[in-house]
Amino acid sequence: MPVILIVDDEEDIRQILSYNLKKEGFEVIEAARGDEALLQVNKRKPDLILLDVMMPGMDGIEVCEVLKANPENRSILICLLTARSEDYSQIAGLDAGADDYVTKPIKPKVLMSRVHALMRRKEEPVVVEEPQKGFEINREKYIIEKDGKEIRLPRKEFELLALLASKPDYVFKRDIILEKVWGTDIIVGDRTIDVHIRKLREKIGEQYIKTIKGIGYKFILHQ
Amino acid sequence: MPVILIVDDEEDIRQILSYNLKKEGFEVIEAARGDEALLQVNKRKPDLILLDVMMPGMDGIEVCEVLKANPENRSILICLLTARSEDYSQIAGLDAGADDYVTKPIKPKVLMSRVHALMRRKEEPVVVEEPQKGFEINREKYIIEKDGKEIRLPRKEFELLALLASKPDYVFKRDIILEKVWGTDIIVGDRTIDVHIRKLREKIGEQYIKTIKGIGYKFILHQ
DNA sequence: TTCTTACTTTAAGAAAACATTAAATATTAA
DNA sequence: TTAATATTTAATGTTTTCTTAAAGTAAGAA
Repeated sequence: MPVILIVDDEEDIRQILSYNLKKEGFEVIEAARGDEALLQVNKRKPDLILLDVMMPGMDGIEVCEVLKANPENRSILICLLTARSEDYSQIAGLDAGADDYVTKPIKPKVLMSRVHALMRRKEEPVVVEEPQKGFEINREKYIIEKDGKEIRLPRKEFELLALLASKPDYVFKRDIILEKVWGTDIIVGDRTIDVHIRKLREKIGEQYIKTIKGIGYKFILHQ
Repeated sequence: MPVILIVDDEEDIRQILSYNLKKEGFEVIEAARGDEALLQVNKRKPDLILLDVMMPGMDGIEVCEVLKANPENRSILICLLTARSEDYSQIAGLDAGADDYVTKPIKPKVLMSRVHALMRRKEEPVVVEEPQKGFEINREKYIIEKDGKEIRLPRKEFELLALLASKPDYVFKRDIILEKVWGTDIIVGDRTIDVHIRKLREKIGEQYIKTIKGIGYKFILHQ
């Protein structure tokens, strides 16, 4: 039974998360502050920590840094809980070694699906997709490697490429792309996809992304 | 045509939602209160319910619980319409079995995108087409494979061939073809079918599509 | 045979869908 | 904060796909 540590100064949040996680069969431990979290980790090493960024005293980023600095704890997955406004912290957090983050307000279903995804990652730490053809997509580092060369992609471009490349030859319809990359809350125009496709083709080469007119796009490795 | 039930005590909201949904081709039914919603569901089972949480009398959460408690209605998708995002009713709602929620004020575009995403979840029965003798119609890749060779077809031609080939030797009448490939909203002339048949015959060979004069066309594999 | 109906075929124009570029906004890093 | 990056939109261009029109053909009916 995987163990999850919840760190948040708000009692309410801890309760809601705890309730949902237990329902899914996880074992849950809690901490209300950063230093308390570190104590808990020493007592019982969790598989995953849900870590609030904004906390009085030691904040989530610091906790994250301390933990990841210790090789013993490096394998613990950390998922940050951040408010939408403090977007900056997301990056700092990922820099600090966090594995994922979820923005508040937290939707239990979203969080649960993330937690499961993370646990899956733990079981099967294969990060590299398509290494055979000189194409590597590294979700952790947000970096792709093509023929040994690193290509740094902005978030949206990365997400788009990662989606397409996740199923080579499969045609992703435009509405699916919008849903998966942009989400259902944010409405962007259709041309936005095209522009991102353009940027990608500029960076990785024209031959990898094929347009299926009237339907969408697909990623191809050969031919 | 998918059926959507709107449940909200405010007439205005119902009207706006109804207008937008109808424009997208959904069939809409309405209810002003929770108990009325349950009645409507018994009369005509909708595919999706847009359910306001805050209503006098029976509130949305209760309606949701009642519906999801009945196995008959469990497959109905429920999308809650809730006030503010910090409201914990969301969490209670998702607990009660709702599939999604949208926070008010509702932006029609956002709602429509959510509705489509939900409907997609419902539809996706993943139809795998039989790899016919030397003929494979691959909806995932949007290509036809004939004797191992890939043939790329434009959308309408693809849909037309897919339809005909879905039932070899069966004669599809012209009006059925129009309905299935072009839809009921778009009116096109009869010659349009002929032209598409012509294009197909050019691309896959003359022998596969046979004309039944006065009736329609059929797809044949042998002789 | 001639007429009529229904389909075939070709070509051309319209419409749809995508590509491309530049410019306007957001966002993030320093 | 400012500069640099990202992201989105808007405008315009290009290509592909779709539809229609028109002329042709075949087959059964009159």
